Amino acid sequence: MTTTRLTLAAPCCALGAPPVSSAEAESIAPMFKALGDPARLRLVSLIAAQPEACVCDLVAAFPLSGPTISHHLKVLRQAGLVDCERRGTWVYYWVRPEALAQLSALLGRPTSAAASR
Amino acid sequence: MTTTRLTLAAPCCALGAPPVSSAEAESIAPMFKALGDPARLRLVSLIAAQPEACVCDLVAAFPLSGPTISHHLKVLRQAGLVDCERRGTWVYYWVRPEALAQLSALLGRPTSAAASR
DNA sequence: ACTCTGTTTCGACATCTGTCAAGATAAGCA
DNA sequence: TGCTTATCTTGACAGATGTCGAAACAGAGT
Repeated sequence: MTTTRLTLAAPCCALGAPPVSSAEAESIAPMFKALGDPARLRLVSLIAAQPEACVCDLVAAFPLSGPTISHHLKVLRQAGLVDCERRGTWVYYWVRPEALAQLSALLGRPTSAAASR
Repeated sequence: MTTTRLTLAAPCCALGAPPVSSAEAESIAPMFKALGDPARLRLVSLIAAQPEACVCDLVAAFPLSGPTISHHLKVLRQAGLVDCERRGTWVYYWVRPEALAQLSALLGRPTSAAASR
């Protein structure tokens, strides 16, 4: 059945040479899922465009209600993609570079990916 | 109230300097969403680990039924992450490097991102 | 015809999305 | 101190969407 499993030594290609383990997938998939909503993707993008972002700015940038934005931010927080801190009246959010690095590393370096097809 | 938008010339940073537009988010989010399931993440990983992967091998690698695997593959196909072709009895899947490149480009290279925190 | 492979259809069940209302925390002012 | 306002989060809810398996269907080879 199993077509001869390739033993490519090439360490270059998309998604990394060693297939993602079941445990890895369980821990990383929630991050992708969190980015799988247009509103959340834009939220992360807006937060990443600045060192920190105030929630009031984020709410103003979307046609969504405050609670909804807060919900999305909670999802992003629980996924480990962003973190926040309350300073006085306002709450500030910032991205966690190490989380994005993990995802980027998993996707590989596409610029160097062999144009296999 | 937007804190002064950074005018960093560095093209390096997380999620790209210009925030993702609404239209971009709508078109890219489905890809992340497709990767947001552990089974699909592993599927893409397994497919990417070889030039091509036969469905029979993929089904054998999961504790899920054939129809379920087929369903997940359809989601990945519709998201544009993989493509397939029937050759005789078997169906072969391969990843679309340009799609992964798009996602990776969006995530940027956070390792070189300013250690803002 | 028969078998094998893979997809599609259909249904049950669970999870997610977005809104309203209420709660928690902090600042401003008398 | 006490009252008021502003900011943000949480809880509860209806509607939409996703997950998965059983059965039925379609292609390719024997």
